[in-house]
Amino acid sequence: MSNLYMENWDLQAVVGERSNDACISYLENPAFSLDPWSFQQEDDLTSFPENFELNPKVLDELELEFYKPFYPEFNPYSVPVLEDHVEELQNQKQQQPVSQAANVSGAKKDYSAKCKKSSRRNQKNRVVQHVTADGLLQSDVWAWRKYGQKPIKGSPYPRSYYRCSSSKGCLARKQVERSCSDPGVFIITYTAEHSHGHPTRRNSLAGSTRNNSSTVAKTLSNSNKNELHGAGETVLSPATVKSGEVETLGDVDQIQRDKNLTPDIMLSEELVEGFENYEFEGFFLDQFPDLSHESWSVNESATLTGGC
DNA sequence: CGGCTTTGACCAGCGC
DNA sequence: GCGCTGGTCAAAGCCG
Repeated sequence: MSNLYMENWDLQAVVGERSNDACISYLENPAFSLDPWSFQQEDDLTSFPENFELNPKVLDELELEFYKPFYPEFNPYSVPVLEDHVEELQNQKQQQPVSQAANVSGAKKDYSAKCKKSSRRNQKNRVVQHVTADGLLQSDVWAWRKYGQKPIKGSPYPRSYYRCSSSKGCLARKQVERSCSDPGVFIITYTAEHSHGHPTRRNSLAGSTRNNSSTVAKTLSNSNKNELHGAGETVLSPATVKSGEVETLGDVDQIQRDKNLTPDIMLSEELVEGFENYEFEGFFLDQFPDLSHESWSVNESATLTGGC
């Protein structure tokens, strides 16, 4: 278990490991009078554990861009955290907005991770990422084929299931669902690993020709709407989006290996050209009609607030 | 024709 | 054992 104090921020990240799961808990630290750029190490964080990572959503909420200059090894882009724990922490955070501000330095509350482990199948080796809608609009190098969609109890939004179509026999899966606490945030869960290297090119229909929409109606048709969603969907760090940079992330495993704060830009010309033709708004309004009141912009970042 | 999405059916884990 | 729920399968249809 490693503790990372962030002085002057209302939350403190405590990251630990247990098998392949990492747990995050928040500690209040409302020492707002302190230098916002100072934080202290409780443990030796100069040498991170193998899987020391933080949830991008957390990073985005805390505006932890300042991590980068201090911890070049720190990789915020892949997130082996327990989903239910994050939600639990969010609820706790919501329940104590006032006490947080009233709390003084030194009176930190420890919401230690319980690391509850679900025994449902395929729960191991899951990597959960929270991305904004902008992040979804970017592309990753993998081609994903949608194989199912299910309504999820307790959430007004369905969960979509994708498998890797870059290579036959690849066991990589991903699930995409909208956060009920923040409709602007999409939760992507990766399961299993790719059994092949990075594809040199995407499938012929993977976010290319079909989205070269000629009419609005066509854009809103079923066939068009999910091309981007299924094949061209991307995982992009909210922090990255927030900073306005365009960094397309590759597969999570690669990112984990890299442990690099500034992942290489892997946005190929092919993808760039492809996305130029997408009608982002049409796609999202079709896939998530209840977002019709929101406006989507590639260069705008979604604000991460609220809860269920 | 191949690859995609959609969607109802099916299967398995879990709690009661 | 039963019902609920999540994850997957597979048929149907669409598209280039």
